[in-house]
Amino acid sequence: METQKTIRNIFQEFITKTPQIFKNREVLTSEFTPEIIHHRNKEINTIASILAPSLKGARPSNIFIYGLTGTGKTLVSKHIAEELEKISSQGNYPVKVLYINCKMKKISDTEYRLITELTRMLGYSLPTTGLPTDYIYQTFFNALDSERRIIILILDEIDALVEKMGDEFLYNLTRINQDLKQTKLSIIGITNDLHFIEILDPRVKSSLREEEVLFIPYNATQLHDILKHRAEIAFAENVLSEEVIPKCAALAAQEHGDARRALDLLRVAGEIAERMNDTQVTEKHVDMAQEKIDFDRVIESTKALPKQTKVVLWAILELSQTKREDIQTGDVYDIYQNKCKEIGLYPLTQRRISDLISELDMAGIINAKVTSLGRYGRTRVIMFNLSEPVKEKIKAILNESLVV
DNA sequence: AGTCCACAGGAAGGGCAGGCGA
DNA sequence: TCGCCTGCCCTTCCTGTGGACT
Repeated sequence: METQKTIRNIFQEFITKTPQIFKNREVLTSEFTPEIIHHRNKEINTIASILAPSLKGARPSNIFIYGLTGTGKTLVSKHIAEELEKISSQGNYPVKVLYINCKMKKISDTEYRLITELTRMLGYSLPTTGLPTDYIYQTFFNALDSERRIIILILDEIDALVEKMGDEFLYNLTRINQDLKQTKLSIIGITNDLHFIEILDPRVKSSLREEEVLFIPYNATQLHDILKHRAEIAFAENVLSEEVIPKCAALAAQEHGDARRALDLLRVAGEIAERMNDTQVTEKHVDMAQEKIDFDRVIESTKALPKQTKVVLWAILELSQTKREDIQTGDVYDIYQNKCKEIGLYPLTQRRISDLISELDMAGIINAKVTSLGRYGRTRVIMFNLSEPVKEKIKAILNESLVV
């Protein structure tokens, strides 16, 4: 019964002694949609006026939205979509909005899954695999047409999908209006890859790009303003010390004006202060938050790696601690093979390892750059420059999961 | 100027899992 | 149960390449 007492004590203590930092923590998460979106009036007006004709039964132009991460693209689109649905429900021309994030693993990261998911959103059930793609398309088409209204399809992070499987499906989607009889479809494509549009097939490009909206990054002043509004709702009175918001804004502005990053910094700083039983959130907590966010991200992605990739990372870690000069793909492969033998794992080919290394690079765990060493060939030069505590933690995770 | 290293990375295809209808 | 479909991971085979060395 000893433990129960302790737990109760912790909870009791939390209620009575912990100084209250947050009034409403949710406001600082990315799921939260604020009533007013600051510093995006121009973009909101543009998009809203493009979509407005749908209220009179006309199909609005397709819109292509681009801008870096944390510039409010998703927030603005969702916000406008909600308003549009609300207002149209009172009129004669109902509008339905389908929002889908194309990067959602196992839900919408392939053509089949995307179309299946969309069809499900329209209220039809389909198996996750097994059917021919044309059947899936047909079901989707029928579901769409039986809606008898204007449908606005928001494809967020559309670049992820096109990169993976080409722009064929976009071509199909943009042409679907020719065959629909009772429904009209408009597409809003969102991407944070500014060069994305260039790689598209010209036919797709022109139809997707009927209208274009660019979201430019927030500057430090705007970020400051956004944080201030949210902080007023999020934090208790007099909890934030003066320098906190400017600091968060400045740090996020350095990272191309990413508002999500700014909000994360502010929230995590508050959480740290809370856990340390401090009565105020200060600059010190922001610094700690900055470190913690990076730390957590790397650790979480390490844990989630498949076994083979873990062995590759293990090999890189090993090399980074023993070898002075640059780490190359070939070195990694040698160590990797030995480790596989040691733990009784079937080694993959170097071609595959090459891909796994670039996946680790994309996950931001390592830095790998293709470099020519002249006479000594062309290879990836791998750098593993994380802080020592992070390295230690990664090592522990790998050693734990790579036992015989 | 030419060679040649040590790979990068594209293309095609094999094999398996999960899931369908008949 | 079988035949068929898709996604996913992986192999095999291949061509391409920046720049130090000769």
